[in-house]
Amino acid sequence: MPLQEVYRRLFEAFGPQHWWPGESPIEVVVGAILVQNTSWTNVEKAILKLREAELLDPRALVDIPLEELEEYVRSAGYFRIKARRLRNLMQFIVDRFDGSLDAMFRTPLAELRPALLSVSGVGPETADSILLYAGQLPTFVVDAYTYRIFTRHGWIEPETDYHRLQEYSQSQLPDEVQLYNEFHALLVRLGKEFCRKTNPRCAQCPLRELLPPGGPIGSDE
DNA sequence: TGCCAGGCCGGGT
DNA sequence: ACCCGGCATGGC
Repeated sequence: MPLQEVYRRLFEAFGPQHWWPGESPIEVVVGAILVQNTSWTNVEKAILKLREAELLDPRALVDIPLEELEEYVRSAGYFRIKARRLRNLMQFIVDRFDGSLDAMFRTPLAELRPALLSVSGVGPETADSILLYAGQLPTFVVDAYTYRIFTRHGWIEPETDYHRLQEYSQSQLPDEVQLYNEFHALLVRLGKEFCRKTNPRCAQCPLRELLPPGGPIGSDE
């Protein structure tokens, strides 16, 4: 299935999504950690608390005690783990880039991506979200919705891993930040409304004409 | 009420 | 190289 066509249909159905939801680069970076396997509504509350406490800064986040950071991010779930992951990433930014996100994002993508992945708590989706939505660097973000939508339509094999899926997508799309930004946001929008894990609503999905003859494939991970 | 949400790590085979 | 349990809050 040509993904350009998929993109065109999604954009026509939903319009621009304005991702990442109206936030500064540091908030995107923090949000990328906090949203791991968690709904965004839970993350918003945590970011709000950090903002009120003026903690949305790499050095500030490195300086406060871990137990205190845990309380700020509690609403995002997995709060002990996420406090540590957040700390790890902020420490990385302070150590390697003197706490400057601008400096970090001046690093070439091919060099920065592996560096981010070396931080404990930063996996491929988190790294790509940071690179694309905070750094405006061209990388296609894969997530659970991307995987579910692509497999249910039969566009990829169920055993396709993150990087294969990313390569598959990038190989048939122009290498543009704006496109990758909008496409991922649209896939999440589609996923939330029509392609939930349980209770999918394929009959009303804007991509229903693209489903294989027998209906969606697999229906589970 | 139980199940799910924009993953990732570490330990066990 | 896989496979799997653990991690936790808030919403429907």
